[in-house]
Amino acid sequence: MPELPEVETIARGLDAAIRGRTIARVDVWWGRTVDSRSEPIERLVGDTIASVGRVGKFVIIGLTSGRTLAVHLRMTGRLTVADRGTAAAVDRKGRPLPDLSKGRPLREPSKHERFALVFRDGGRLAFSDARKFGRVRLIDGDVARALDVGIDALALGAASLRALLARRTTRIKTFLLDQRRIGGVGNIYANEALFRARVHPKRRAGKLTALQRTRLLRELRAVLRSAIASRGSSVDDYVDAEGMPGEFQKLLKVYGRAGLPCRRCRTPIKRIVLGQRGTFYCPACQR
DNA sequence: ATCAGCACCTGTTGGC
DNA sequence: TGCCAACAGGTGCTGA
Repeated sequence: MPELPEVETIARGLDAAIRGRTIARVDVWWGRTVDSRSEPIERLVGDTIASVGRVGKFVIIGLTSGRTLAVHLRMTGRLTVADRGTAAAVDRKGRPLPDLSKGRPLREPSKHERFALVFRDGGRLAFSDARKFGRVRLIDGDVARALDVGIDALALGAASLRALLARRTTRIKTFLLDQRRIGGVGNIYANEALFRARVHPKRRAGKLTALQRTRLLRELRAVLRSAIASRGSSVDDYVDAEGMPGEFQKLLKVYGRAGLPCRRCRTPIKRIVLGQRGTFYCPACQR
């Protein structure tokens, strides 16, 4: 599932690939991919990509008109660029997708493509999403307000974290996943940060000691930065804008390792469900 | 206001 | 081997 490091990797790749291109056509193959709160999506036609960035887990495509196309990949969404005459994108098994730049496709060009921007130069940005959970939303105005995402996990400071946690009774793991408080942290990195900080996922957010807060902040930033350096984690089927998987899944310490020995102390990693999400931790290391 | 629980989806997995 | 139910999960919405 794309979280902050994966979205950051995709955004950087897209910025290099599509900045300056002008939209000639928009293809919508699955209507609900366009968020119900979106401005009319056909307003994209004629607009030009100014830059691509990230807010929380949203890929933010800034346009020269001042509008913004926000894309949320949810679990299985992917954004890939195909240039005229090249087939940059590959499918889940690594096979190249057909080159669709020569002529108009009559139907969705690959099985899971839901949405695409077709550029005047013949290239296209395709949004594919097997489970149809991902959304695109054209925003005219204040992006931060529209998306309701809290402070970015990489911009979080000690004082902010302390204030956010104060008196909160929710579990720290659940808290980390609340995008309205902190933006960008998903299930994988919440598990990993808590393991590295040696904080038990069920601990009440407001009950962390000062030392635990310090460790959590340090380890959250460290794991996110390391994952960006590895171009993200390809646990399920994530690929970046060039269709390449990440490498960080090899460095995960608890996520997906239920029953396997803790890398610190050899105690079997435990899996529980918190807030209806798989939660992995070492019962010996994390307090 | 806050929070738990379900709906949204379909490819993959595990059990029989 | 083949079939099918259960499962995975981020967020929006609903109802408590």
